[in-house]
Amino acid sequence: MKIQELADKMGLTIHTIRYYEKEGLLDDRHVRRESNNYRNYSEEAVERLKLIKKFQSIGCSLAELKEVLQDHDTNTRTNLQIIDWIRSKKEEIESKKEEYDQMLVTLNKMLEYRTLLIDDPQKAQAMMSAWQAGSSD
Amino acid sequence: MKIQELADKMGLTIHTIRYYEKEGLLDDRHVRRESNNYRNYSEEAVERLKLIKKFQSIGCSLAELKEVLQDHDTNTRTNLQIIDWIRSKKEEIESKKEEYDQMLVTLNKMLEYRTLLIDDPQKAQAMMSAWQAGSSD
DNA sequence: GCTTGCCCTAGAGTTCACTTCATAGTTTAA
DNA sequence: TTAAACTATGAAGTGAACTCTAGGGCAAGC
Repeated sequence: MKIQELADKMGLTIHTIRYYEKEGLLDDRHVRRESNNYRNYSEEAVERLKLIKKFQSIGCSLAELKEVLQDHDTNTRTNLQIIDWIRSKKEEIESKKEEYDQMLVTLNKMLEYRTLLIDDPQKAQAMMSAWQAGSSD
Repeated sequence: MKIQELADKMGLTIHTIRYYEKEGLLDDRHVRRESNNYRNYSEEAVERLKLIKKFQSIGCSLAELKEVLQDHDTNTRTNLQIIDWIRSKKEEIESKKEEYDQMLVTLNKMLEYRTLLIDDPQKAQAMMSAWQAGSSD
């Protein structure tokens, strides 16, 4: 399979695929060269890219992905280690979610203040002094 | 107030403060020059940086912040417009949260599979074929 | 007067995951 | 046969928000 075909199949650009190769995410199980130096991809390349996409979708950076794939290839890690890794990844995501929750709390306060400002400016004033800087105009 | 003092007070670096100024987030209400060309910050600068931090904490980019601050300074926007803006900001955050939820769904599936692999490898096998690529080793 | 430690500027470097560019060789269809 | 369409390379560009560097000017204490 040539690069454009693979790109179409995977919904990636040829640039991205070459970039992944340069970053060491693909090796000669996935891509070889023809006599004209064109890349020729195996079916394994498709699976590899699916795996890459999967791990990207759970918030892995390419650097992390590279490690994960190396461990995967060499069967380095035990099931328990993998479970630990998944747990820590979950915590990472959950803490990011909490940050967003915090943003929502703030936005809701702002919204409440702004709404009150229409309905009952005096109460809004009181809210403002109790709170500060919800927007300091 | 000199730049280091302000930086300490706000928990920022002097580089960041100069950067904000270069980006047009501070003007001469906040910073003037002494005869030796040193920056001299007013108390308003402290409030300005607090406001910047507040808006950053609700997920504003500096570009967006710049607009917000300009509107704030010139009193351009009506309360209703601000309410709309807050609502759209909330939606933005919520959709990011949903992305993270999706990641968690995937991670939980992976965790389930990996746990089952210890307790009941046969079921895990079945799960794998029903699902695929939770990790394809 | 010297050292230390602030302050200034313009500009380059950082990180991430691509994306684009310039230039050139290869294949294929008309 | 020639033009279009594909492939290759290395290198530079992108954007966001800083961060750091080089090379210099002030200031305060001894």
